Amino acid sequence: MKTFSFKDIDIAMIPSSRAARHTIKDVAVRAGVSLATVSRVLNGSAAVSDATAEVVRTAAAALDFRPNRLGRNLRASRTNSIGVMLPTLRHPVFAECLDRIECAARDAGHAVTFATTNYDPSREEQASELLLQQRVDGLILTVANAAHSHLLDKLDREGMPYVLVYNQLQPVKSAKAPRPCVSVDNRKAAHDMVAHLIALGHQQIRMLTGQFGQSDRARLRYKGYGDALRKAQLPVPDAVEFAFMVQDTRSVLMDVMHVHPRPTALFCASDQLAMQVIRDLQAMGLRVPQDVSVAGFDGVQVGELMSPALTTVVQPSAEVGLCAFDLLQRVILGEQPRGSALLHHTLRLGGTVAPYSLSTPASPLEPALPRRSAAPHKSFSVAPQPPLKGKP
Amino acid sequence: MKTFSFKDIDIAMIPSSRAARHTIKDVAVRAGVSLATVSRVLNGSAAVSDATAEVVRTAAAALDFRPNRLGRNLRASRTNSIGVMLPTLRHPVFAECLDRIECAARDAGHAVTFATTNYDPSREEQASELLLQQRVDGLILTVANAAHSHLLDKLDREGMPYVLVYNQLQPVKSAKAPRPCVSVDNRKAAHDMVAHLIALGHQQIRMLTGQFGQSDRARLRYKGYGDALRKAQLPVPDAVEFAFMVQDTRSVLMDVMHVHPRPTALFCASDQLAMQVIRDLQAMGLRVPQDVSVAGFDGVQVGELMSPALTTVVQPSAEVGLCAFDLLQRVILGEQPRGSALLHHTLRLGGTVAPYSLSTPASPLEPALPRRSAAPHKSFSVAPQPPLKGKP
DNA sequence: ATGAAAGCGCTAACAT
DNA sequence: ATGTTAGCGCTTTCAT
Repeated sequence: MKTFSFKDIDIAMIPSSRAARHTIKDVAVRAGVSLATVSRVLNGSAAVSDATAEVVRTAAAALDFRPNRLGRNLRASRTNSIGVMLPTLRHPVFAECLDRIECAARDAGHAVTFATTNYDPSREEQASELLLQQRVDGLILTVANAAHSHLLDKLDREGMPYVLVYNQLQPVKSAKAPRPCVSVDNRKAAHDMVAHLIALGHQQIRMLTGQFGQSDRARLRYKGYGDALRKAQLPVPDAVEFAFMVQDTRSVLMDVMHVHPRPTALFCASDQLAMQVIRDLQAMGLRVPQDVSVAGFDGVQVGELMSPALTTVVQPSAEVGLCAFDLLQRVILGEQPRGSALLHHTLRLGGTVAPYSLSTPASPLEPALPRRSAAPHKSFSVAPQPPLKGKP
Repeated sequence: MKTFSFKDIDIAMIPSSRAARHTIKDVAVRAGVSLATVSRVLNGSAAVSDATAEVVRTAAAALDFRPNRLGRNLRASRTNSIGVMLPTLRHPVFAECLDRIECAARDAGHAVTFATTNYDPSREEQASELLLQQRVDGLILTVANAAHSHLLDKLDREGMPYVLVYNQLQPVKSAKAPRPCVSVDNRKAAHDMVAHLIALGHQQIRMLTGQFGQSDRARLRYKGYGDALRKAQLPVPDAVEFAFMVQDTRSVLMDVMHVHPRPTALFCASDQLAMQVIRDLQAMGLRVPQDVSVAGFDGVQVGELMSPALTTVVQPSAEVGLCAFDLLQRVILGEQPRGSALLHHTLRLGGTVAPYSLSTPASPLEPALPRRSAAPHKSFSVAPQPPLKGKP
């Protein structure tokens, strides 16, 4: 029995209010066919005669029909949506990566639900739970501590498809399949940059980094730094660690630059840090690259706009995103391409690094600012590790 | 009749495969109560005795129960999720805004589904359709052309709650309620910066911008530029328009800087453009700010890291995001706070702008070696700004 | 305070 | 080629 439905009243009586959408049933009625036929036409899931297909499409168009994915997803227990969980978007590397992921996903008809974690494992837990309740088909994520992550354990336990980005896991000896991740080879990349500095004649090279606790990447980069120094038979100084998001690196730089022999090159674990350091060195009266060379890591676009342009290791962030999505698709489909994808890094040679031979002899430091008290930083070194064996 | 369910087999037999989750029904059975009771406990939607509530919670925990939002959403026709649609994340302003939106949304228990449009109206259409099919509760978006947008018309027609960000609509005289949007007062902000340049003695000020066709914001900023010049009884030159994302601005700058009298200050409609221009001016042998002052617009963080630091208009992107989310919540709840929220802008005075009196007399343009600017600088923000207009 | 039952909109067997 | 029907997991009347 067809009655005067509430929906009709609603539309008619409350014009500018939120109108209930038409359903597949409305289309079926208008087209004079069954629900199933409408579904088939809309999804191309089975053969339908051209004539009826046309009728259905006309009816759908006339009603401004918009399929309700909630119904479809519930029924199919597949949502055609993925979750992306990254530490922050204030870092261009992650922003660019998400940008690319979303592009790829949309091209494939997938929605992207997004969450930030701010490097906080408890937020990782909370955010992922929301995504899982939404029944995303898979997850692309960066975790704070990939080696010991409850979240990853949980995902593995539940068989939830995921791909790590930027995290770079060492192949584990255990029987378990390696976790799929997409990144550059941080160790090799750092090695390449430091080797470049050495080739330019630098012998006193310090590494500056955010806190190791924050990221496996930072530790790998330090290892690469050590690799290059050892290969050149140079001693390996401790890394200089900066607290998260310090605004002013000067007090620490004072210490770093006051030792003898003074560093002639600084290798920073991120572009952000490198740019801060360059600014603060200049404020201290040191010229870059004449007095000291500075190299970064990430390859953010703005580095090219500085003058001199920042010398840095370029990570292909967009490519990381694209590759992660493709990989995730495969995992969702049941393949087990579990293993690391190591993408190519490149060195972008700007003007912040100069050959040592061109450097002026070390001049005394004349502090532009009153010397500050002991810096809130600490140094420690990372034990040497066996060489990385990755399979790109 | 309770039969041996397929789910049980699945879990038991295929250990590491994707296990079907338990449902509310499983919890009910285990707790020995009805589905309704479980639902009530989990949502606190009705009074349940403490004893049974406890039993239910225990059962849920034991089963690792995770509610399926698909079911809930379908039933409630409310998803507790919002859609965000922005041109790109390669622009830090949008990235930061999304970052903040997501934070606010998660705090409120809302999921964020995200899409980019690349300033392309057809992609706006496509992306929004996907979000609408997902039945997001509301939309936060930036459109290419806010004054003539089919998409916005459609959203209005359907009564879909939305809030515009960065788009700044002029109050329309027509009876229709104004569209809710959150932005800075672009015209006033541009005026303030140009007035600042004038106050420093500059009389020859050109404005450089991306294509007007791309954005209502660019047009408003040009108006503000004109306002300031007219107020000082100066002529108002045309804006210099750059094609989208040009890599090298030198050829255009050649023309701009070769006229007589030569511009002593350049006001750029974005920081990205300003930084490019500064780099290219230096490549042309012109010093910033000694030979020409350059100001930007946006307030991206990296501007502070350049030396000299970029003088710019700071938009509070995070605040824009937060404010937009709050506003959207209200619209979703049925309020009609439709109207613009204009957020405070500030001027960040870096070293790329100098008083005209300090400028060296215009020297002939002769390509010299890229030279380093020596001027130390400081960065601070201008405190008081005109009061917030509109009804946030 | 608790339970039974009716769907939300859709897809996928299974019929015809 | 098309129709019928049984749910997907959940909330929410309406009874009790």
